[in-house]
Amino acid sequence: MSRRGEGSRLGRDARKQRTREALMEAALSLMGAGKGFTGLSLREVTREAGVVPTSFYRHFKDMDDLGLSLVEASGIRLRRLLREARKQRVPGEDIIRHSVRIYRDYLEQNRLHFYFVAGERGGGSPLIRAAIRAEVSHFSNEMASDLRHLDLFPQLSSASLRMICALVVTTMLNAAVDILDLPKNQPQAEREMMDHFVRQIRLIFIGAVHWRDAADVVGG
Amino acid sequence: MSRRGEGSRLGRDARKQRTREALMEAALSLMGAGKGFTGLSLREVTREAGVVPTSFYRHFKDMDDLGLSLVEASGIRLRRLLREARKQRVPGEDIIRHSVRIYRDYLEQNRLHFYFVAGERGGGSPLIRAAIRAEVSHFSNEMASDLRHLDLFPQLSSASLRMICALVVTTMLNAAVDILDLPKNQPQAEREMMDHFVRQIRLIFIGAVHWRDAADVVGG
DNA sequence: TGTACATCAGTGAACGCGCGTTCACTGATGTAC
DNA sequence: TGTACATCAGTGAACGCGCGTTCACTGATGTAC
Repeated sequence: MSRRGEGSRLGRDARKQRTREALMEAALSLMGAGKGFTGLSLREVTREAGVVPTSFYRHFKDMDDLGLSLVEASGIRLRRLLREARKQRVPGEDIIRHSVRIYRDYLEQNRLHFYFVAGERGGGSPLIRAAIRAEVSHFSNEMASDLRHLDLFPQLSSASLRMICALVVTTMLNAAVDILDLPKNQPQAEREMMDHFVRQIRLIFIGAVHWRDAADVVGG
Repeated sequence: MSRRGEGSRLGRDARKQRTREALMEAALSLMGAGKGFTGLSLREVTREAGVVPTSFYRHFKDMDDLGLSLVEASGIRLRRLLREARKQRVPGEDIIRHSVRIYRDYLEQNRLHFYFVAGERGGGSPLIRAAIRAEVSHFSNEMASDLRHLDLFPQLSSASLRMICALVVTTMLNAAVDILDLPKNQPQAEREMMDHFVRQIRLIFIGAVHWRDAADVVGG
């Protein structure tokens, strides 16, 4: 008989994995409470996760290592968002309205990951920032590829489609911070924010419809 | 005769002001070197500024106080950017090309302030974030008012004009991080980034030209 | 102009505290036979 | 199945260090007469 009621049923590897996830979630949760990643201490992360500080080193080399693992986990969530949007697509339905609904739900279910991506994308550690930028760029290119297959903008070059998706994605991430920062139980404010966000996306797509690559010539 | 060669010519108030600015610049400079604001310590800021830690309290109540002062100073830079764009406007010139040129120059001259705004706008301290959001929102509304006076989009409601400017501004700030993060002496990469940015702004304005407020009806 | 006093920006010592990291350890889990 | 041993996730003490903040201070600048 073990002193752990629950843990005893799991193997050693599974329990290690569980602690690792607890550390990652602890870091996300502290960031959600208003700290930048570079402001987190190793000790407060382990404290929040309920393990002793030295235990940290069984899972990560240092805080940067944990940060990069968080970026990877967040990247997976981003890609899953696209998959959900694809899967749940109903032919004929307004694609913007549909996508925004999926996004809103997904944002709610993955608050801390989006907080992390949106927050560290611009500030703090250059290492983390570069890793996030790579994930976001990947996401954006995948979205471009999706749109290409939907054949909604047959006149656009792939480069233009990517440029447009990059704009959509940064708009999404900016909106994420605004939406996640809203106080709870303010449905009216939340609706206004979502409307604002939807109008911006709609505007971008109107721009896309009228975009001609001939306009894509720009002086310094 | 004073032991200070340079300081002796200034009055006490002027020298105090100079130290205050040194503290603010020290904080900006440390953030430029890859730390989030919440990751800065009072002691490293004073060290960077060349004063003793206790001296900090002659100027700021605590680090949050310094942060809010930085937001205020950055807000002033933002407003000055608009003033420059207005002043240097040449009738008949392409307004996007013109504005982007002003922006690029201004970004270069105010690297650290833009780094700060773009970086802390999404992450770190909720207090700082809220203050930055207020400044950015103010900036965005002023831009909308400028565009209204230029009468380029007579068909747009003021609300739509504000929504569009908000989109332009977040795009500007996203581009700022990308541009400032570029390694030095990479003129080709910088040109590509500026082109990418200009295309996005152009797309937004194409969207604005074709925007009808009737389209501004969005389901949940 | 000269003197006597007030102000206050910046100093330096001191405090208790949380930090990252090291080390030897414990004891449950896993494995070989 | 039972036993003997290896593995290794998590522990707890210890370290030297930088932290924020307090306090009494110094001495140049400013002011009143």
